[in-house]
Amino acid sequence: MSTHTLVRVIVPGPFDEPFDYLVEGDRPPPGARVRVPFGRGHRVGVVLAWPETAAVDPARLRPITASLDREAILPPDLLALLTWSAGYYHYPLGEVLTALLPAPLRQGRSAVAEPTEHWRITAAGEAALAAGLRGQPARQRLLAAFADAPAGLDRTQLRGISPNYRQPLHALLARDWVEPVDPPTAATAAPITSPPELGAEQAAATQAIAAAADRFQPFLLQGITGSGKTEVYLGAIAACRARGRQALVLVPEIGLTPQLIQRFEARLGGSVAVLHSGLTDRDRLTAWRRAACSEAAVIVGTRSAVFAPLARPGLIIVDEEHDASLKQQDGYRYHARDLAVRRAQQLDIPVVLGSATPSLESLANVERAAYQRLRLDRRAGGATPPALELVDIRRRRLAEGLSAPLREAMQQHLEAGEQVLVFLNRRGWAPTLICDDCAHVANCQRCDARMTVHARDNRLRCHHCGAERAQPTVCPECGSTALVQLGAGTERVEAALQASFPDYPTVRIDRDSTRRRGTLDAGLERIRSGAARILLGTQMLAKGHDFPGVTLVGILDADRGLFGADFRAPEQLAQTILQVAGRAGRAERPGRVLIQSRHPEHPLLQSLIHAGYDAVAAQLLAERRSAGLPPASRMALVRAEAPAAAPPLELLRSAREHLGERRIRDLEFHGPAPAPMERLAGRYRAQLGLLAPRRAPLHRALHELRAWLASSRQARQVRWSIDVDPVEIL
DNA sequence: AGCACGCCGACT
DNA sequence: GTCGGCGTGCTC
Repeated sequence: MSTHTLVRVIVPGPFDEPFDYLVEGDRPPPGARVRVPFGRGHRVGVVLAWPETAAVDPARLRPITASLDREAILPPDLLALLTWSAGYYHYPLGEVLTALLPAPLRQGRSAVAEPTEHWRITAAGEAALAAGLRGQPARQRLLAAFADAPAGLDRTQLRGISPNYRQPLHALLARDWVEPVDPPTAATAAPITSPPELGAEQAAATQAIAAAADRFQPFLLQGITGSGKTEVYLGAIAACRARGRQALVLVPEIGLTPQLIQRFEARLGGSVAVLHSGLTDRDRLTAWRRAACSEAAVIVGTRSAVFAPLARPGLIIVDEEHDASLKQQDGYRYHARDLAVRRAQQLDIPVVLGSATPSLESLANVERAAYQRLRLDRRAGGATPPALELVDIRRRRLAEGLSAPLREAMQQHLEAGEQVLVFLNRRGWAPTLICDDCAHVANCQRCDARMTVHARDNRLRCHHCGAERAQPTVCPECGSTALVQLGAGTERVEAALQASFPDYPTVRIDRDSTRRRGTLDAGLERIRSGAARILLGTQMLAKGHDFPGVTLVGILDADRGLFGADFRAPEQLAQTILQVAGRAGRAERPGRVLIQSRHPEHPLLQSLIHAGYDAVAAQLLAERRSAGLPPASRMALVRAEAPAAAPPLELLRSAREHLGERRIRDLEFHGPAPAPMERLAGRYRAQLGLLAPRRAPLHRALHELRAWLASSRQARQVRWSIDVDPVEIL
């Protein structure tokens, strides 16, 4: 008689609960993958637990087909994070598993790391490079990269240098210009550059983090731009590493630049694994395995890296913790910062949230002493922070979005040999095309939005759904040819700057200008080298890049966000202004920041320029408290969308009514109401806000709601989703 | 998610 | 008289 034991398995798919299976012989441990029969087919799932008794009738149990891992590939803390977050975000357990497991592992590929191949340059290679490789640009580039990396390079890094690295690599190997080398590991990697002398604040912050090494302690590292937060990170990572532990570093999408990776690698001597959405499946799996077997001492990645397996976790860092890109905006809507804190708590290790402009959530946590604040108020090298000034643009003629005071200031700074940054968070030529005769506006057919004129190819584009069409030459309504392009985007401002300052080359950085590979780097290089003097761009240049030559910043429209429907808009506006302003100034000459506004008397702008971010944050926090909004309360948004306007609203009305009958204490409703932009890509959207002073009632409500939605006939016509702790109110 | 089962329109 | 529409329900 054979004895059977049970395993409880998470199966990928829209399942809230795990499934129980029989195992003959050795039970695979929690965290190991198993192949299981499922319905008619088979799936690769992950063992969650070893239950004593089955959750269903034992007659229904089937045996697993195969055990894929001898040991756990998801460490216990990740398994715990997975189940906890599925509950917290009210998202199916099986979908959360899909989100965090690399595709090859979901398909059953081996999780055991193959030794990574590394190569380094030889003396013959150095000589060949010095002599120059004429007519072999690909080999030349690769060899030059090897010369810059004494610790050697692996396939992932080579792919980053050139996607077609294989042929030239083989050519270099055949000539013995490069040779295989053992990959650097956490133990062998030696730093290449040594740390700079830390300032007093930096040293104190680094020490405070290192002193908390063996317990859960969240830190808010609040450091103004230029104060050297990264050096504190590096110092804390070095201390963590000296104890044989790994560090996990999360950065916003846009902040994960090659420069940042290079800086980390140079200081930590390789042994850095990088995880982001642009990786191939193969490279992602490699990085994942290197983290899991502690070959990587540091894992740097965007939000999904919060799920990286860590063999020897010692420290988690979240850079730019206020950044909205840390929150996933569709599907499994998790917040990487919040999960990072949760994970650190489970692991009993410190977590550092860094920002020059912390979120109100984190500041509230400092106030209630849940987080310890570390401040860096001094800029490195004694530079003074830039001075902020408002430019009243009411009744002022703007030439293509630029006021006279801004132009004059630009002229001065350019003549003094300095660089100028112009910020405008609106790409394209003009945001509106209007008929001068009948006032007809070119709207998107599928969204409640205007089409933006793009001059480059004379087309109209919708920035919300991506629709595009040719720019009409006559009004489709009345046939008039008097079509007016209203307002200015970056394309138009670029043309105006080139016309006004013909002697000073301009670089434009936005999604359109950087679409082609390498153009972003080329543009940034022209700024860094000083070849370009005027830098113009959107959000893209507000983060992750430093422009030490810039001493003047012009912010063209600070007003969007002052009166928005989204209660987070003012907070985000203040953060954006300061992030952009932080690009200006250096030791010898303080920077100047001119903010154009039609509402210069607005309290937010006033307190931002006169009292600074802390005062603005305190004020906004007080407003949130009196309005009962997060972080003073807990919030979730129920979103619904359908091809017609009525069904989403009706569904949410019924949902509210149903929840109302449950009489959940302290639960408050906002709406339902159509989303601020109701129609997007041909679908009508509505939302219902749920607010509660504490987490428990909110989560009870969401639990009820999900059960109700799953069984409601009404809900079948409508696509719905639950967004816990929303950061964007659409 | 897949993939069955299950009752109502246009075709060999 | 069938082939197939996608509504509904289930997967240990």
